[in-house]
Amino acid sequence: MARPRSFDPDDVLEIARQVFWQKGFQATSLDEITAASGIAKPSLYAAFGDKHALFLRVLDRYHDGILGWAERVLAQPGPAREAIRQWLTGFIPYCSGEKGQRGCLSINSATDGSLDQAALRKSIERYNRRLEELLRTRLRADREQFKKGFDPDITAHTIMVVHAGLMALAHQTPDSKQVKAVIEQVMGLLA
Amino acid sequence: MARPRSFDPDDVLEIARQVFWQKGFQATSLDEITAASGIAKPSLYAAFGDKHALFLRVLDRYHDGILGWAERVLAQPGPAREAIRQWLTGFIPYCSGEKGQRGCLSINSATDGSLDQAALRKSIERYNRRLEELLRTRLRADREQFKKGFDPDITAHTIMVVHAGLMALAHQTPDSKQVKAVIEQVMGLLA
DNA sequence: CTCATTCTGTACTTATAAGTACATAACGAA
DNA sequence: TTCGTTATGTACTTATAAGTACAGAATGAG
Repeated sequence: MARPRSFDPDDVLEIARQVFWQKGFQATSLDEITAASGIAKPSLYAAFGDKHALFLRVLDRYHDGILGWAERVLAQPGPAREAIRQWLTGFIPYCSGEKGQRGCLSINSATDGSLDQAALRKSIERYNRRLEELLRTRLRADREQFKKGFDPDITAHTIMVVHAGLMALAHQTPDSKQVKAVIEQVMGLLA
Repeated sequence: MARPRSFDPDDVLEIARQVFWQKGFQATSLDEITAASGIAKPSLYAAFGDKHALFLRVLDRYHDGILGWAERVLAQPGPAREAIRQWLTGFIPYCSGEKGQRGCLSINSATDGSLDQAALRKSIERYNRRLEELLRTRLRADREQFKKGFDPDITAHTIMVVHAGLMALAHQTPDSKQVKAVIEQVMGLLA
């Protein structure tokens, strides 16, 4: 009964994610997003609200993508050790080489001083909490696969720290072999 | 033979560091720095050049401060294990609680899409390289304190990753006890 | 076919912030 | 004291980018 939208919002979110991820929230102007997507500003504003809201949508989408993947990988049968190794290894393409240079959208955003801190923190905290929950749940469930005294809660958090460190250092474009070596060494904590 | 400068450049760098650290490079306007320091813009430009140059001075100062401290701590006599534990523990006040919220100026800047990437990367790479060198040198020197098969090079890099991870997750204001627990667990790699 | 409704694109307003022109002030040398 | 030199402060220019007004286009209902 009225003119239909000429684009798929999800496509635009995908494009916006690429642009924001490459340049950061502040350094990205809406004009760059209109240029990349072909959608004019009024349409973006009508569909997503202002720049902050658009970014939060993009960030949530990013978080959900990683969470969905983590859920699948960490639910796989077999030893917990292998599931976690595979989870960590899966990040290698994103934290080494040229592609790693952009780092992690979530970690990058955490430092962006011009974002609405309340909403941003909430989104990032939720993401980190869920990720750590997935790790913790798996480690707790398979607790008896590890040696006496193994603490699944602390270990889950340590793995989160290692993950964050790898993504934070990704901006230096480290070699994938080096990242692999770090992961293998950290696997030593899962014994 | 001419009018002397009315301020100590180092004082201004110190103030600028606080402001930049709190809000990030882009989100900080020069007006905020003039407000915080009491120095008018033309004086800042005369003394430091433009905003980028000022920030790079601030960042180098930040790096040098941490490097100097790391050098002292990691050169201390006794077991390498203890030196490294002390080094990591020293970061706890900066990566937990309220003060931790601002994170690490170096890591934060790495994601700032509007900085001159070439100069910035150079500064950060130098910092990380030197820090890792200090760790590696100490671990190599005291190699025989660890068990057979210990790899000082990979271990030094892993410690860098853990350090970066702690600073990256600092924005969530974790509890210092939790950070301490992670450090203790990671110390398990130094055996 | 026509109308109500919602989307689209051009072109605008407005705010913010980087960088600077210029007049003036403070100093040391002679 | 006077002059050359360099710093300071006010007030400006200018560029960029967020957000919007408005006229016109596209649809389904009746």
